[in-house]
Amino acid sequence: MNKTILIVDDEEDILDLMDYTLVSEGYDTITCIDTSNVKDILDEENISLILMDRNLPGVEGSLFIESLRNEGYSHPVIYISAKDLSQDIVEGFDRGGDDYITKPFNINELKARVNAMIRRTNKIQDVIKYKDIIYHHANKSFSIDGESIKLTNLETELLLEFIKNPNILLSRDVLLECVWGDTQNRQAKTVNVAIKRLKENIDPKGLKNYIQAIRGEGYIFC
Amino acid sequence: MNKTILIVDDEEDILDLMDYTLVSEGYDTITCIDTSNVKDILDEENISLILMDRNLPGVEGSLFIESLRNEGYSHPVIYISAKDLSQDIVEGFDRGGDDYITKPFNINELKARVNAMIRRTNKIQDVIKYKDIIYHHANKSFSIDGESIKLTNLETELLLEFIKNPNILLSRDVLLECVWGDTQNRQAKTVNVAIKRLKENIDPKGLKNYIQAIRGEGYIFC
DNA sequence: TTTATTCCTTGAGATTATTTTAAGTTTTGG
DNA sequence: CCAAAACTTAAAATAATCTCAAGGAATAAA
Repeated sequence: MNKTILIVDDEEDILDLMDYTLVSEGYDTITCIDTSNVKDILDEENISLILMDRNLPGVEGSLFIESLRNEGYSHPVIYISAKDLSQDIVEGFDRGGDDYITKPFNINELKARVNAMIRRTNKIQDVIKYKDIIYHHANKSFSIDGESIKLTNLETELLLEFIKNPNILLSRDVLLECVWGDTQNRQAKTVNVAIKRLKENIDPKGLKNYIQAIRGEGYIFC
Repeated sequence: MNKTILIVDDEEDILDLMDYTLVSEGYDTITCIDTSNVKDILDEENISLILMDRNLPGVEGSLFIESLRNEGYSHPVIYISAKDLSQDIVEGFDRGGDDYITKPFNINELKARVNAMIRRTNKIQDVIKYKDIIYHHANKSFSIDGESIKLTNLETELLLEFIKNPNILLSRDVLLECVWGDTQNRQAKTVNVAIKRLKENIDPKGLKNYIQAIRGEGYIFC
């Protein structure tokens, strides 16, 4: 999914230029010509970065950022401003900004700074994906088709083993070894029951057939 | 505990200026005149930020950063460089930098950019918000739905840890480490009881389910 | 410093969730 | 159609978490 950048600037041609540039860099954008809707947007959309002009009608940009910070909004902010004195820049940072680009700006530097900020603050979530199943490392959870599903520990380990080895036949013994860590004190039938429960959880309606039994051999995930 | 900044520059007077400035801002500093010891320092010290000159004897600064990134070092980097062409700046970011200050620099802007980077990468904020829970750094207090709630020190630290890491699974060990600062002399059960009390305080009626136990793993805040 | 109060840790038992076992049922391939 | 394998179900066993209460530690008040 694309990262979304909120751009706030009242100069239409500059707004368009930034919009065009960032869209062609692969970002989604939302543009505003003043700050009136910004909070609503931050509440409703998943914004990864704010580009903020300072000379706006009504509220001054950096003061608006300061008010956001005081309300707990912690989104990264890059100012895009014609105010280029050192004291202006310092003021912008003091009020809660993360970077400061002075107008007129070089378009490539804008791209570079935006990319760097996104890279730093939106560290790509650690995920493992197979088809429509995604495993989120952060909370050790799976989601299927965007819906997060609740699995027990054992089920999670089991599905993880399958998702790491798609299209590969896994015998009951191998699964006991990898998932249970113990081939001795458990019988192979234990796997059957665990797989049944896993199937129910990842595919309640039995439509997708993720896991197939191979008679006499084991199971295969595809 | 103070944040430590690693400064790499071969021009001694500039190095001294930066060192002096940052120390008087309350940071600890380590200075290098070339890159030869940098990796060792990053391995051994807890470095919060790297200030990196580009024109160094031997390796070019941004190429060195690139090599760090390729080895998995993810420390924040601000270049301090006389190379001030747009293409130089873009190059610096592309090679893994997070900010770029051109020489000669205004000392206050240096301070501001360093502070902003430390603030961002350490999630230091005056106000932290997640859903209807707001934390005010000024008085170390939480309010929920506008109602301020009274928590003990431990409970505050605990909730802070959760609110800084929403939707992320935190194991009892991690929590003991971050909140109690001690995994050795305390048992995991301590966490259970502390969380019980925290739950009671932030959600007396048990309606909101902020903190969920993940069996065998830990707790998750959402 | 002493006393009072609040807070934190621990152990034990209750509760709840998960996993295994076991037994019956269905499916599969020859 | 038969035997072996897989599936289903439910009860028993196990394991993790929650709750409570006691005692100790830390803090504030006198």
